[in-house]
Amino acid sequence: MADPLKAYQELQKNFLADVKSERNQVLLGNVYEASIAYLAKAQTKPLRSLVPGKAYFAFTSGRKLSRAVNQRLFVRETDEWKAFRKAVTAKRVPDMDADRITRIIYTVAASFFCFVDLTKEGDQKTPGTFFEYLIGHLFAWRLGVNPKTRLPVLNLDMEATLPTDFVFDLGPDRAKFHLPVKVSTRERVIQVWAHQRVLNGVYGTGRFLGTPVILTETKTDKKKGEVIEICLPDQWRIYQMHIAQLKRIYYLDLPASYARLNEVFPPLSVKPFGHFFAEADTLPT
DNA sequence: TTCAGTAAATGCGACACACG
DNA sequence: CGTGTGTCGCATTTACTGAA
Repeated sequence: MADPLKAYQELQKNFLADVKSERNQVLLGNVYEASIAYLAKAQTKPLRSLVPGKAYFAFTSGRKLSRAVNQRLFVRETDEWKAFRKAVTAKRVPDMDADRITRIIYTVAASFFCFVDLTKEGDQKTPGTFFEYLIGHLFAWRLGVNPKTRLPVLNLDMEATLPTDFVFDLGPDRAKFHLPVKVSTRERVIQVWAHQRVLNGVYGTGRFLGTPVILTETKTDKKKGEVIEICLPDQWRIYQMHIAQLKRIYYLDLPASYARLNEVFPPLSVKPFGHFFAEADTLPT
């Protein structure tokens, strides 16, 4: 059986050379397939979900317990990834509904995360980086451009760069995307709005479209075996009103209390990630 | 170009606090 | 006293820097 860690290292070695490349898509798939093969042999344990309408479970190995996995979003059939690849290879706007795409991508991310949870100790960084690779590649693939990871921020007195997860420039007179990628944000989400504000100040409001992609906001109490979501919806509304405007906030596992923000003032569009593929071209309008 | 040493960034469990 | 919110700090990895 292929070793997921080896597959990950291979991806890591090649990723930046050409983010949008088909090769990266293959390497991402290798990590996913090796992880899912590993997890197929692992035990699972149901968790008590305190999130209305969502069921969660965890993988176990010995004394170790993985992070929470959303039951509805996790698909065990590896054919789904193949189907997704076929769809995005055939057409720029894949012929596949948003919910199905969301589930496939969620599964790719979750399977490697759980592999890391069960085989390593205290490693938060690797899953976060893998998620960046996954989403960064998919954005680049869909937009047809490779990203930058830091932007010059200029004024009269200094020259500095703002480290960002990914920035996509589609060229003169076309859209620019500011893409932070996070596994979860909790209170640190403020950084996303702060960066957007800086970009507005330096390049002009509206030049960069802020489209963060976040996996989930769940937190597992491993002692009690319970899952909750850590959300700050009122804070979000204040940031969106008074700091900067984000165009979209994409989630793989969309928290219920953030989904409700779509219906209230100020305008704050929170959607499952799968929608990005269909709407990417119309976001600038 | 390679490599060692250092600094920064990551996500999440642990914690603190307010409230009914 | 349990429950829900919000905040802090840690182990680890990755990015950066400068020397050979």
